[in-house]
Amino acid sequence: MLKIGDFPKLARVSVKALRYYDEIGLLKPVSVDQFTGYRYYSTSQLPRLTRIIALKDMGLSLEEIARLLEEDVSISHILDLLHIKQGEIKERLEEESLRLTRVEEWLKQVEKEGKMPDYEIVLKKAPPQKVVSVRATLPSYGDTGTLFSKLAPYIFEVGGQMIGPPLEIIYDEEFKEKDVDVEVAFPVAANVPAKGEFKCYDLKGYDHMATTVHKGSYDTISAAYNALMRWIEVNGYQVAGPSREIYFTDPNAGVPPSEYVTEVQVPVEKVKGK
Amino acid sequence: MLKIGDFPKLARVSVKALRYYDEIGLLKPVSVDQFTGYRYYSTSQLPRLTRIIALKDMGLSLEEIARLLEEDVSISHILDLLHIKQGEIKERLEEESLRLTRVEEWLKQVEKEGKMPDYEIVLKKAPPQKVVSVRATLPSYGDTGTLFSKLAPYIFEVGGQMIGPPLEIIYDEEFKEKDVDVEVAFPVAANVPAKGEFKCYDLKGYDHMATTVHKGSYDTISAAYNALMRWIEVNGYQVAGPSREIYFTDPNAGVPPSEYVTEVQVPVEKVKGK
DNA sequence: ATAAAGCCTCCAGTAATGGGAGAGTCAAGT
DNA sequence: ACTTGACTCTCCCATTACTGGAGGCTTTAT
Repeated sequence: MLKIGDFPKLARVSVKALRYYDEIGLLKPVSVDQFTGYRYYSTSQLPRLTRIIALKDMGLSLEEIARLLEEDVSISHILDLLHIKQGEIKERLEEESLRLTRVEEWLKQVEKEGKMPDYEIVLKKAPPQKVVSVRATLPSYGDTGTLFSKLAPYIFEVGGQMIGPPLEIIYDEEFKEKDVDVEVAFPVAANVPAKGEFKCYDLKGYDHMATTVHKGSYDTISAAYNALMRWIEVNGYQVAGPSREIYFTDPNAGVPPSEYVTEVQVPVEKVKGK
Repeated sequence: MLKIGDFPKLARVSVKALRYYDEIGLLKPVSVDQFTGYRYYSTSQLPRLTRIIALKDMGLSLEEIARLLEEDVSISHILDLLHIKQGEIKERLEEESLRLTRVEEWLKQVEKEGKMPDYEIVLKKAPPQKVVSVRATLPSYGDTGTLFSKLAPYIFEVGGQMIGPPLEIIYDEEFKEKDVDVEVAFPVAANVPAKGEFKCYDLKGYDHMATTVHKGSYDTISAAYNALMRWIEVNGYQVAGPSREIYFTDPNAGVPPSEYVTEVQVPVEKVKGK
């Protein structure tokens, strides 16, 4: 008979762990002194214990181990569980290596720029949404304000209900200083009559949008695009449609431009042939 | 101003998580209604939130993130933390791939043999220990009993104090049926006079011993050796000394041979040139 | 006989939430 | 003005596989 403290000498377990295994019924001592409560084990329990440890080292939970060590467990059951575990481990491996690349990417940037990266890129889904919009070719980006100030009153006039922040869709494939082709839109709850240049339709959704949040004046928003484009290239994506900007800050709210918050979205797809 | 439920629409985060971040001071709402307790956030907190999520995705704990987002944290501090994280992730990657090979090895065995493996192999350290022993060439393994029955009374006679189960060291490099060169030993607490064939010395320790536990009659112990040798080959080790057997069961205790428990140990070293 | 070491139970804590109870609040529609 | 339904609040419990510690017996060694 062994006392609980003898086991740690034979296998890589702690006394605390053994007490816990007793509690959950995974490995019960062969006898327990009914007066002192002392647990007594037998060397013949050593194989079971080493098996428990081996399975634990494979990443199985104690509950799963308990199930596997039941007397009447079938082979196919064991194989099933192991296959599932195999899948889980592979998943975790991928997750970790993704993590590693993310950390290394950050590390590179911090080392190069001497500060924290300004933009975090998030891949998200953009569901389709009903919008009221107006599209036009404007002399410059600074003029989109005029579109908004035409669009908003129109929506109000026809009783449309805005259900989200306004957005802008930039159709130019390359960056242009002048004569920019943009669409300005408001998400709305229900259809609204179109009139002249004002359209109402279901704005296309995308499964993969690379997005980032820009804080500050619109003048500096190209930095957000730079960060996005870099991310897209590094991660093996390519641009798959016109980009969007979502304006979380109402310019009439008296907030200084340095506090403006804008989300920039670029639809992307994995580069094939790689 | 955003209510707590508006944030999950902008970032991949749950309401519960936001409340927790508030509690631990990682991301506090810009205002809290002092009567209703409602939390109100601002879109300008979005960059901080996305940064939190980005760092979380890299495997940093919330506490580490909080430290990184302090105002006055230095670049070298950031770099240090990231380097540490990088190391941790690499470690975990290795751990997981070790796990994967273990699971796959099991899977192979279970598929081939239609049952759970009989032996778990554990790599452990064997510290040097003082022993009293007798070495002899015996006609067969069945005769080691005679050595024990000479050795035990001698130790008793000279007042030696046994501090562990008896062991046997097998010196033959290859398996032999007859004329086996074995040493039988008892760990003792302190030096004991040697006499004739009875020696007392410090038995060599090994840093790496591949070990397994055999339950059953000694007749079937070769299965344990087979399992060990297979493991040694599969895992890129080679035998580095004479193997040992440790007898946990006292044959005089009235236990049937099918319940005998023996640990088999083989010193190993990594195969070089690979 | 005494001291040291070992054992017992019970409690608290871990990391980052998720689930749910019970109660209060808000916004929209009648 | 009222009702409904969607939100929100706090508080508590649960998760995993233990570790650490307090306070109190029991065993072993000297």
